[in-house]
Amino acid sequence: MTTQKGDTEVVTRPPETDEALARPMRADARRNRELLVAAARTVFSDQGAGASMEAIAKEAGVGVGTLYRHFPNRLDLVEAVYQTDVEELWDTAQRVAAELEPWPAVEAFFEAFMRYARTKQTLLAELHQAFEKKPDLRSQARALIESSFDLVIDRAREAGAVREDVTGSDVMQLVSPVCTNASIEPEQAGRLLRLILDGTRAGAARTVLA
Amino acid sequence: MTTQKGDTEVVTRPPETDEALARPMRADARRNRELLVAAARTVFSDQGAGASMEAIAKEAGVGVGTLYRHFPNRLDLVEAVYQTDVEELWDTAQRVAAELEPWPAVEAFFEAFMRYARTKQTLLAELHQAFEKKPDLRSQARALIESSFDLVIDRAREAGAVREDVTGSDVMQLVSPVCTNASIEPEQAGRLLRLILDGTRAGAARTVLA
DNA sequence: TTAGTATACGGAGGGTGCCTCCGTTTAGCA
DNA sequence: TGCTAAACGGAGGCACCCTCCGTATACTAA
Repeated sequence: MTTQKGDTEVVTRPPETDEALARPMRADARRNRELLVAAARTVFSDQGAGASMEAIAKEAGVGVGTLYRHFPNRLDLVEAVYQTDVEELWDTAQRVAAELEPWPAVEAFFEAFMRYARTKQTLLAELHQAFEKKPDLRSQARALIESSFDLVIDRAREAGAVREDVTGSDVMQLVSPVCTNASIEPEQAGRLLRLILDGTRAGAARTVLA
Repeated sequence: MTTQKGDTEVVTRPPETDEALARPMRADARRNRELLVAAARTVFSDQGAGASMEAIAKEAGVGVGTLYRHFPNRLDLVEAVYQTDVEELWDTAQRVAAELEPWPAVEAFFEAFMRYARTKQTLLAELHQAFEKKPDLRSQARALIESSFDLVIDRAREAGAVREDVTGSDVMQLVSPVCTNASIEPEQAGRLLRLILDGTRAGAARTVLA
């Protein structure tokens, strides 16, 4: 969301829907906007970051004019896709925290994070530009992701499912590079994540550094 | 270097000129190739990674046809620029090690590394693609960079100018992220590098972790 | 229910950038 | 000093990003 022009807009932790700042958008417009973001996710994931704007408009079943009305340029669309992914990660954190036992919630959240990381990987090059243009985007996304980790990890810690001396931020700092570093093979990444999970779990052997 | 087709080619640490595998290239061709890489470095650094192939050919004073003869596509050119940068870093390491006192050599090498990092930063998005297409490129570059650090740091350590328990790889692992992480301001990066330098130097206060 | 209007839609077309093709030029050799 | 393989240059094809504007439609007020 976040209207294109808003510059000095501060997003509170759980951004929620901050709609209706201006007139509330016509129904068809809102529907098409959502169709477009969904189509972009599909097409990017199928064809890679090189997918054309035409292909995305077609997948959404609208004309390119409509696409460009909603997203004045390619980067805005990429940004929207990314932001949606991050928000989805936050939603997932809330959902698993509400529906699952503390430890299974952690595992489910890890899965979701890997999905998120995969998209980010695909769009890495374009996201890099987006981050340069809007440094806020990166920091806000990071903050929301950290909140997601906190939500799940704090809860598990309070329930005694993860060790006392570990924070959401700690886990994020360990997991992020594993998922983001392209030179780590998926198979190795899987092992590393399991290793992190095991180390995070309460009852793991405790090492004291010399 | 590295002919475009070569796939299973293993580059020994200091790659040196492995020319003359095929016939030795006509004089004008070699000259133009060098002109093109130099022009690309200039233009990328002036106009950013978005610079057009036409602009680069123009800067080099040749036609686009010539550009594409030498670099079949944009990525190949970016790759050549990067590789030149890495080789230049290696050359610098050798030069400062030969010409300067051990500690000033370390300082001079840090400067050179920051220049290298700046180019890498500019071309990050395109390099990412290049790395995906040729994983060797990344690992070979990394190896050569590590050798450069080793050369300078080992020498300084043996001369008693840097502390005993520090390796070239250690320093590289500290310095790289500082120079590469876009979310670190140049001013902060400068401070961090000075901090690393000071910590590396022999005679720095020694901390023992609890 | 209907007429009026602000809003949104579609897609042809302008502009630019990557890359190809081929006629022309030239370096290196006998 | 000719001959030829190699290299050069740049017009033009193609694909992609984005704009523009005539058409269609959701909402509102009577």
